[in-house]
Amino acid sequence: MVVTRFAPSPTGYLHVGGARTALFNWLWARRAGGTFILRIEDTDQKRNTPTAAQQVMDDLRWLGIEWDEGPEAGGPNGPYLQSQRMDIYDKYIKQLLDEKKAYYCFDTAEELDAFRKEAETQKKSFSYTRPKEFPGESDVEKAKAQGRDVTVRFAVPQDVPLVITDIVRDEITFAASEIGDFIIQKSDGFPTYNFACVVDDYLMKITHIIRGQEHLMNTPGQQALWKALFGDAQLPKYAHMSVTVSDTGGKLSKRERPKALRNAIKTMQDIETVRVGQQLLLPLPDKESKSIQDDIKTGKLAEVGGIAPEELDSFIKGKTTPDMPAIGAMAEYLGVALPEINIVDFFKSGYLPETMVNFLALLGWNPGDNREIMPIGELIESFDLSRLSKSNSLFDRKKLLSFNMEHMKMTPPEKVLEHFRAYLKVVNSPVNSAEDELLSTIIKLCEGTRTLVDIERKSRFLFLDNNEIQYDEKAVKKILLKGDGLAVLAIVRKKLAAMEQLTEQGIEDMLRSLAEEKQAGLGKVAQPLRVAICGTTVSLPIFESVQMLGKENTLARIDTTLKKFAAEN
RNA sequence: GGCCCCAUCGUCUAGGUAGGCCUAGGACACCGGGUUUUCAACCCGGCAACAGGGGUUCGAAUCCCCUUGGGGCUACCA
Repeated sequence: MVVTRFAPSPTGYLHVGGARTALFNWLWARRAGGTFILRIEDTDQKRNTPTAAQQVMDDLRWLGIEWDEGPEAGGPNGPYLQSQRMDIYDKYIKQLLDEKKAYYCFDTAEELDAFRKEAETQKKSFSYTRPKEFPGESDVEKAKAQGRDVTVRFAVPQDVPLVITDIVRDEITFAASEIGDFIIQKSDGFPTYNFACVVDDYLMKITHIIRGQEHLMNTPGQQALWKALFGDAQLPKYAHMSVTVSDTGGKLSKRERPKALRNAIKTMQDIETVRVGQQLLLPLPDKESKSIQDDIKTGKLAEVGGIAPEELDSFIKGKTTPDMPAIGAMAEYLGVALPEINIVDFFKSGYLPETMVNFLALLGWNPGDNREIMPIGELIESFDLSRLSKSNSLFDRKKLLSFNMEHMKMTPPEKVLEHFRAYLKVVNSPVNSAEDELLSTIIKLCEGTRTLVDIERKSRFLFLDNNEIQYDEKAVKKILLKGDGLAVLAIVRKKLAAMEQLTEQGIEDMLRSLAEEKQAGLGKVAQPLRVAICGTTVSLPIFESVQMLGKENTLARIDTTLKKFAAEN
């Protein structure tokens, strides 16, 4: 029987690293017909946010990762929130204390800091100096009376080296002195991660612990703790996955989004400084104020992000970091594309969950042959811990994009429709007003497209009122104003008006013959029409576009376009 | 700084546990050409790697050592 678990701490949205960990554990449980448990590690009162657990669960469900036991699902090993298991941890802490395998500490943060600095100057790793005599309960009372914090440390057996066996890396040996006595109960009474997870893994009968390499150094301590607590009980098997690194170097982390925004703002400021110097400052499109400096000075940017101007200033200087929603809002306002880190980011960027699951699975694992694009069922069938790779993998967004295209092709249309609908709802798109049937048609017309974002962009014009069309400056210049675009458009308008009914075939015949007449490619006549009805050069195929928009709207938009730009020509 | 892990095309990787089947395979990206009503897609072709140095061996991408490089951890975070 295989039992795996995903044990996130609820500090925010599920990010790619966490999602991959969850996926590997889930895949392994499914492959073996075992149990997959979701356990919320909310032992840090400072970091937990009340909605985070819910967000994480939503994201897991979006990915299709369902847990057999855990919050909302229930199960025989509950509760599945560590904050609700305090009595259990207390019991085991007491047991260790009674057996003299753990001891009380009363150090202040400053004292510990000093110890660490001392170790550093001596070029040694810091390890807590164990007292010769363990303090008793009376000392605890005394310390408390003095207002000192009371913590409990585990006395790591110092006589033998700690050897761990890892599925990915085989045996790794650590000197016991390197591990040192670590805290298992914090001064607020909560257990630390290293303690709670050992207790829970035992009680929940976890057989395989699949987690990131960042936990490798925790493992010897956790195993020692396991032995102290549960004797010879069979240890779980460990598999430490390689870290996923970002293309900017280093571990892929949430910090990248603020970093990207900060860099973007700085770059904008720099460019602006140069432009101001050269008196070249032009209004940027789609923005009320004309410069980033103004946006900062007037407090506009801070307001968009819902933070104080001082906070923004401190952020730009690299001193502090506002929360994610603020970062997102400011980036959107400035038109800065942030790297996707959280699973919801990918959802908002128009990726399919099928893509994410497939791509995530290949981060540090592969089936051993040349297969890459795989549906979930195939992933489950092929997954094997023996094929986890040792070296770090880079999160390659370009490859992800191409994966998404493949999955758009192979995912059943009704499934894509479902995903598209969810996407439209979240981004509040006018396209959401379409009936399912129409949406399906649109999706079909977008075959070969990469993301749901593209489908929305291409079809958006159909659901806007005629007066809501926004003309892309570049498109207008290139297609309408340069050459005889407007003249051609006028002819097209006449011909369309003359047609009794706008059928796809009729439109095609008309445009093709006109192009032939002009001895030019179809683009010559189609593009002005496209810009007229969409405002941009990118849309659904033109014949269908016109036909779906209808004669009345098409003619109205052409007229508006003609009138608007005739003067400028 | 200390401890630990890792090292094949630009990127993800196959091959490494059974050394010869590897003049190193695939995918993404990139470059060239074709197709084309936009963006994509699609078709054809191309570029491109065993980090360096020592060993072991008849023979090493594959085993060993060193160097270099990258990463992780070093919390009363998980």
